[in-house]
Order: sequence, then C-alpha cells, then structure tokens
Amino acid sequence: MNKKDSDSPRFDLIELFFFAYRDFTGDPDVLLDELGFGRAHHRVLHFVHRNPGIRVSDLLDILKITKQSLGRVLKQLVDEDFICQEPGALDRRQRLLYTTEKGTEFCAQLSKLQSQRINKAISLMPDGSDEIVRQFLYLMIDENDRSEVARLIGKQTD
Amino acid sequence: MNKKDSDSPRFDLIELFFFAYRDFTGDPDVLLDELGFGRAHHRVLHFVHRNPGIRVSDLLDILKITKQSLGRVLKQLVDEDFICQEPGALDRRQRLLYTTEKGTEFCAQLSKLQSQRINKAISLMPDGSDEIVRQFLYLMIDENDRSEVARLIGKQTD
DNA sequence: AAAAATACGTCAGCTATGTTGACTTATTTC
DNA sequence: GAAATAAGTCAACATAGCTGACGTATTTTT
Repeated sequence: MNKKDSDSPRFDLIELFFFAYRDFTGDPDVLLDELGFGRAHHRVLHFVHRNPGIRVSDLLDILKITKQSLGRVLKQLVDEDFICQEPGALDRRQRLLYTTEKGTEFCAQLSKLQSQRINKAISLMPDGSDEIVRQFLYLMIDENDRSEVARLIGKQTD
Repeated sequence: MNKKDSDSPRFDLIELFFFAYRDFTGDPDVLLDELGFGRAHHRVLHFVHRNPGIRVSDLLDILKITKQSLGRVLKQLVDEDFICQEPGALDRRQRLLYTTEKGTEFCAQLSKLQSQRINKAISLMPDGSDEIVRQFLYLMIDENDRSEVARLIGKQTD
C-alpha cells in the first residue's frame, strides 16, 4: 500500500525533463541557424567529432535513423567542409568520417554552449550532484543499450 | 587555471542527456502510434490534462509552437474525443480545454509508462537522488522561464 | 574465378511537425 | 460604435524523419 510504488505518476520530473531538454537543445540553435543547419546536423557533427574515423553504418546505429535521413545532412556537412571522408585502410568500401578543422572548431563552439548550461546548473548544486545526475540519465536509457552508450561515452576527448 | 571551469566540456552529460531523453520519449510512441497520434498529440494531451480548463493561448505559451501547429493536432484530438472544448464562463471568446474521460484514461496510460521508467531509475539510486535530479532539471531551464515552470508543476494532480 | 554479401550512395515519394502571413468570426473592452 | 482580443482557418513552405528499390564498388565465400 506504499504510495510511491513503481507506477506512481511523476508529473514533476516528466515535465521538468521536457522543459530542460528543450532549453538544453535550444542553445546551439542560433549558431546552427546562421549556417543553415539544424539539429540533425548538430547530432551528426557531434558524434563524428567524438568518434573520429567512425563508419557510416556505426553512425546510423548510434543515431537510430535511416541511411537516407543521414545521407541528406551528411552530404551538406561534407559539401560545406565540416566533415571529410576517407576510404578505410583495410576495407576500402568504408568511408570513414572525420571532422575537418572547420568542423572541429564549430563543434567546440556548440558543446561549449551546452557545457556552460550544464556547469552553471551543477555549480549551484551540492557536491557530488554531477555523479547523481550522470547516474540518473544513464539509468533512464534502455537497459539493453546502456553498455553500448557507456562504451561510447568512455572515450574522453578533453 | 582550474580545469573544471564553467567552459570545460561535459561530453558525458551532453550525450547521456541525448540518449536518456530519446528513450524516455520513446516509451509512449507505441501506444500513440496505435491511435495514429504522434508526440505532438502527446504533449497537447498531457498539458491539457494537467491544466484543465486551460485557454488555447496559454497552451501555445507552454508549448512554444504556433497556432497552426497546435490547431492541427488539437483538431484531431477533439474530433476523436480525447479533448473537449467549453466556452469560457466569463469570456465566451475562449474555448477552454479539458480532457474527456477517454483522453484522461489514455493520458494516464502514457504517463504511467514514463513514470515507471523514472521510478525504476530512481529506485536504483541513493536516497534523496530524486531531489537532486529535480533540482538539476530545474536549473537546466532558462532562468527566465523557471518560475513559470515551477508554477505549472506545482499543481499536484495525484 | 564466379557468386554472394557488404558498405555506401541515391532516387522517388510519403508523413509529421514545425514555420509565416493574411484573413474571418465572435466577443469584449474602450 | 470602434478597437482590441481569442480563436480558427487558408495557403504555402521547411526540416527531418520514413519506406522501398536500385546501383556501384569492394570484400568474402564458395
């Protein structure tokens, strides 16, 4: 008869999650817009930057979108010299993806904005909060995907 | 010269936020799809349910979309009897929005799914974590909008 | 060496959800 | 009575997702 059982509604967190994510993703929009890009471009650029030399098919797995959806934005990013492609050394069918200098620089601007928002929030909270937050977000991911995400995030780039 | 300054990149949280939010919003998709609805319908239904008698213009403010975007999904929700409209008692220009019984029931199903995910995550974490998480999400919201969101969430419906 | 599988790209067309700007109707306020 | 407001609607458009089919280069399997 415990009220806080696993079904009890969490309207507060549901709504906070909605508003928080909206503002979090809203930060980069201004910069993206100036270049005629959208959030789809941001995601592609981000994950290529974080996984240099990633294969197209692995990027599709991460983003969980179709080849066509990716193709459209990837083409623009390559055409405008934010991303470059290199044939794989072992398997020349592959087009391994890398950010160009321009792409890397732009990517840094975008993650700086998002990191500032995160760091500002964390700085107003008790010590150790970032570990709690990280744990919460991790546990919100589908159980089957967690280890994959952990592997992905494990790559420290700073 | 502190490394953890307000600009230092938080790739881990940026990516966790992305994956967590995707899976969090993914839960209701199956049920929505069965009725031919999408996430836009979910958001409208949710905020009408949580704010019975809300005016159309206030709903627009919450969702930050245009009248046309809202109109499209709202019309479907009204046509299929998930939401009903009543002229305002004081100002008959208003069409105050309410969920029907059918709408309320469906809404409960959707938030149950999301609450389960949240409660499962929280249950695996130290005591007091939900307060930390709530605080974090709140602080991720644009400073200007926080009080408005706080007011909105303050309405306890359970 | 031929056949099958794989990695990637591309074509056509569709859907959902957002946008702008202009206009109408009913109602309330000045 | 005139102006402002709440809401609905029309046309047209953009972004970003989708499906299914097909082409090409390359690697793997038989």
